[in-house]
Amino acid sequence: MEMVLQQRAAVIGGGNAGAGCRPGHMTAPVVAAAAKQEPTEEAGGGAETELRRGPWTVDEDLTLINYIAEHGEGRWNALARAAGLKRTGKSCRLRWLNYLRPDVKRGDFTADEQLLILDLHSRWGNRWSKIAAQLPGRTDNEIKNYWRTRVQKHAKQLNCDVNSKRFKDAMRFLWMPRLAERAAAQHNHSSAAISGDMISGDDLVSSAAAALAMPEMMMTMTENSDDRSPCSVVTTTSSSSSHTSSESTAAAAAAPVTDWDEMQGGADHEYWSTASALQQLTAGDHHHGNQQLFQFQEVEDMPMLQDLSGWVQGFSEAAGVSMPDQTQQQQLWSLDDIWRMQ
DNA sequence: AAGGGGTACAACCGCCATGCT
DNA sequence: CAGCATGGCGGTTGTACCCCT
Repeated sequence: MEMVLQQRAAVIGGGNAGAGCRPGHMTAPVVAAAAKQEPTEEAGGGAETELRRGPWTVDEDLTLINYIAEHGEGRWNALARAAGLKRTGKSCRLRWLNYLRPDVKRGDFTADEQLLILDLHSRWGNRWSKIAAQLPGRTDNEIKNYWRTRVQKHAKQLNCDVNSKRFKDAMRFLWMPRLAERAAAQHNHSSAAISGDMISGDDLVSSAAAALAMPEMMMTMTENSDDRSPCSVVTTTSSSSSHTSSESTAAAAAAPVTDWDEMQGGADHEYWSTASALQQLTAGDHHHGNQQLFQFQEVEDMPMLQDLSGWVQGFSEAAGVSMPDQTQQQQLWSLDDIWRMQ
């Protein structure tokens, strides 16, 4: 643990501290504030004067890291005092959880992660911490920022509310399938760095713009489908249409390690089943994946699924999105599996 | 080259829930 | 039961960097 923290400290020492600071930068006010820092107070003793705010200095980071390495975390107010940090306990806790923790994953979200965020947000709304709990190494703050900077921006560009049905539909049936395609591509070429991991705004804007231009009645086709996992469409699309058997083997090796079944058992059973199916599909187990995907669908919804495949195809063509051929289409929707379930 | 708007992200704020005294 | 401390969460702000004109 301590060794990891030391490594972390080394990274921080390399210069990555402070609000709004990109790696390698430190703001002038931070340096000034650090220079002004006074000797530490006695733990629990002195008046709560001169509490520091704003960007954290490297020294503060190191102090916090070393203190936690030695004493552990928790009791943040007492910790802040004992460590000699002129910060509120809240500030220390936030700094640790969002930035200094050794297991915090940094860098762009992968397509898988983006897909999961979109899916979970469609289910849980702005429950950032709950969503973050399903993305190992990611913080609620990071996910919240992703949502605000990427997703809400595109809703704004499309002149529709991020909570509107139209935007949600565009997201579900256009953006997420594309994400799934990229996720599949990532798994197929797991050893190669994929520079285009992030779905660009243009992807959504161009696709959704086409979608929004479609007749309203087309959009309403998805009505009453709120309980259907978008992943059940998305993952079937990507994995079934693109994997060969050898690719599947490679994909299996690169599949997410999360044991969805083990995590299952919470209130949202359908979600976990979907997630589990996602894992199976990603691992190349199309049959069981598809089976699992659809086992929670209401029987009366099935004809709608058939309609939906044509609907998505129409949308995708209008949006210039590449679609699988006829054979792949059949695999895409795995209708055999759907009817077998009835 | 300059500058202004946009973007990304760390940090803060206010509120609420929980647990302890 | 009331009051307080603490932790957690979602929303918002501040600011350095990027990019386009």
